[in-house]
Amino acid sequence: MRKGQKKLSASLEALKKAEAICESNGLKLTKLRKQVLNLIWKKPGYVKAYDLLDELKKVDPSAKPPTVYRTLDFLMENGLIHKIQSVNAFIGCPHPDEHNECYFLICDRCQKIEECCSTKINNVVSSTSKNNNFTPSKVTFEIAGTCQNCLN
Amino acid sequence: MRKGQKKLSASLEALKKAEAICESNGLKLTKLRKQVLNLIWKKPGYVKAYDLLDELKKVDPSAKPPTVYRTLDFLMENGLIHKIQSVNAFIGCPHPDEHNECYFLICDRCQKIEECCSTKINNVVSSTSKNNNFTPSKVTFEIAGTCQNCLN
DNA sequence: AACAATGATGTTATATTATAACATTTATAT
DNA sequence: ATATAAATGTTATAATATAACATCATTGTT
Repeated sequence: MRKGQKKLSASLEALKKAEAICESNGLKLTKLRKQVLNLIWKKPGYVKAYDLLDELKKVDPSAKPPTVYRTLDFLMENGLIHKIQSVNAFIGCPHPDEHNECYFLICDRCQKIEECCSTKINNVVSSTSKNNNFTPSKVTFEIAGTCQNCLN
Repeated sequence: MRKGQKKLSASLEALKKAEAICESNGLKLTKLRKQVLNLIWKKPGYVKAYDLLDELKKVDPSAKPPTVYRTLDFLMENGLIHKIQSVNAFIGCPHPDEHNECYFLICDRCQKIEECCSTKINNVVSSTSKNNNFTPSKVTFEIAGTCQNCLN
């Protein structure tokens, strides 16, 4: 498989899932939202909001920060993308149809992110929360470092 | 014990530890750095950089953003405070003398943060990293929600 | 003491990230 | 067709953070 191919199909896959999810939830995946979702998937690594804005401006010069942030909000609310807090950036979610507690391996060098799911986190979260009488609502778990590929 | 007392002693405790750490590492805990560390500990919950700047300006009107951010950098580098990525804010570290992988329970309502340490996280981080041939360098684990006190 | 070197702080300017508030357009349901 | 709600457009500004260079303070060396 050539470079980029996997990405391409992942992107198409993501769009299909997004359409299915919106369809079944009565949400509108508008042209703008599709464009933004595609732009996010097109980039190999994570994407910054203002880079997205620059890309968007190429096809719609009237795009402005709220255009992007509102669209990102929609995509996040519906689980189609994730915000990575430690770098203020966004990535597409490869499995928006499954709601897992996920975490992220973020490569400092190539900006690529691996999304991982593990019940272990759920366990840590729920046991700690119980111990502290804490009611959790949002988990942020991000591991920055260097990926295999960049080490070589 | 009256309200505030626990906090007060925690703050003094933190300062003592900071002094000891700097002493033994040949670092200078300058007046400015002490002031900032104290301001961080004085507040019950997490502190935003620009709120800190406002406080600082009360005693030193010439304080500016770099004043604060540089000082925060110093305190972070030396493990005396933590940055909480999901809210862009800072808290004092209660055990700067022990280097544990920690995580945080962040109350959305009162802004108080509980710092927790658990080897389970280390396990998740290292096993996942191994599985993905990933070399981790920085872990961000933050759980937002509501604390016991605010639920009542 | 004079000096160089380093580290800390001061200062100006600007970059980056994000949202509030209100106007207009588009889609949907009755 | 028309009222309603949702989406997008637009202007302005808030909030977070850093670059770059100047000055001052501390320390160690001659």
